[in-house]
Amino acid sequence: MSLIAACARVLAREGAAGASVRTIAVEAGVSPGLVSHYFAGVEALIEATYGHVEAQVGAALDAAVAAAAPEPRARLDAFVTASFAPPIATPELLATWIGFWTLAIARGGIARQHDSHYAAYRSRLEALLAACGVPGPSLRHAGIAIAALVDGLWLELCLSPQAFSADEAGAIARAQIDGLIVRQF
Amino acid sequence: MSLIAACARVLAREGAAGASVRTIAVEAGVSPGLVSHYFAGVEALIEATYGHVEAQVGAALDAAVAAAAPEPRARLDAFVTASFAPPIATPELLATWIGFWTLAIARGGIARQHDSHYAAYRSRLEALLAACGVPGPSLRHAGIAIAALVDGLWLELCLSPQAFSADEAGAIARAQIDGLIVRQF
DNA sequence: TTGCTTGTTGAACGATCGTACAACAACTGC
DNA sequence: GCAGTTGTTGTACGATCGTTCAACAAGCAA
Repeated sequence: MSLIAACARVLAREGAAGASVRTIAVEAGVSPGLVSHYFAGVEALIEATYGHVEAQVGAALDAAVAAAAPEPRARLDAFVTASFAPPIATPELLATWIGFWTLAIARGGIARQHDSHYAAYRSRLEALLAACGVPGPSLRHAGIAIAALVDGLWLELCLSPQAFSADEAGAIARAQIDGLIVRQF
Repeated sequence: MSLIAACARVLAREGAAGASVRTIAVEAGVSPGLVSHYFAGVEALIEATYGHVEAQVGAALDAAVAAAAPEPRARLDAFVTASFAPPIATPELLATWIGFWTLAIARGGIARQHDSHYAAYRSRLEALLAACGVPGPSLRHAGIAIAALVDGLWLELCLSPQAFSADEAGAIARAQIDGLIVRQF
């Protein structure tokens, strides 16, 4: 469905405020009426777009991990490095994501979608951390910690690009992971 | 100016989407025309509100640090603990902040305001870390790391409250800080 | 060719948006 | 009491919002 792709492009370019039925329809090259014809409303379209963007992000992260060396630590490092490089760390994806957050606050549907996305993201991270030797009991907190750290770095990297570089973000994240893994004596 | 307070309340309750001139005017108990009379436009009002909310958050953090024991580590811990408790870690403040981010993407004025806020936040954190013995050369990366970690934990704590508790967030942040400080042998 | 289904259009509706402005109330100095 | 300033009101305007719907185009079975 090209309406979803058009919606994603508009969200990336103009943020949540610009994601109107007409803007999306023009972007997709169709008439405004089509949006209501295929989706229950503009919100349902954005919900579907959330799933689409989420899948793309997941695929990009998976590809980075798959392309890395087979050592567990190299795979974990590839995961965080990819988080700070395009197509993940871009102002466009941040704009898209902030649009989703905006709707997650007001509407339950998007909020539930975010919860499951966040849970999947953490379990992906937990698997990588477990392979690096982080023991089971620490896994939950380690996953939350690295997820929060990477999220926070990603956010500020997109929002204030001049504050620090992607390389710095990667170095900082790797240093924290070092601390986490070393501490599991 | 009660318009600013009303704008902050509306942003907290309804997010960026609900922050219209009329909604804010009703919240403040004045007529819609007053907004355009006192501010160049709705955007200028939101920009002023940003400064107001930012000052409130800063004051809450300062108060928490001031109320803590005089030991440097206790002061740092008070800073992060306060970050995960009301009035900082609430869905309302997140909604407000996301509204600001939405505008920061589209408009340069808010973006510059965010940059200075973020820089101030990091330097506050750097001062606390320096007092705990983190040496100068590591200070910059340590500040970015803890700022990102606390931001990420704060974000998910507000967005997915059932994923982990405020106590867990505090414990995770303190554990990471332990690792940072211990490593400066 | 005819009839039916499917996909799409674009105009129209009522609601709401930000802004502008003439009018009105309240207070001040004279 | 009376001008003048200041603060506030509420209506009006044009633009844009999401949604609806009668109408049209295209493909296909009969």
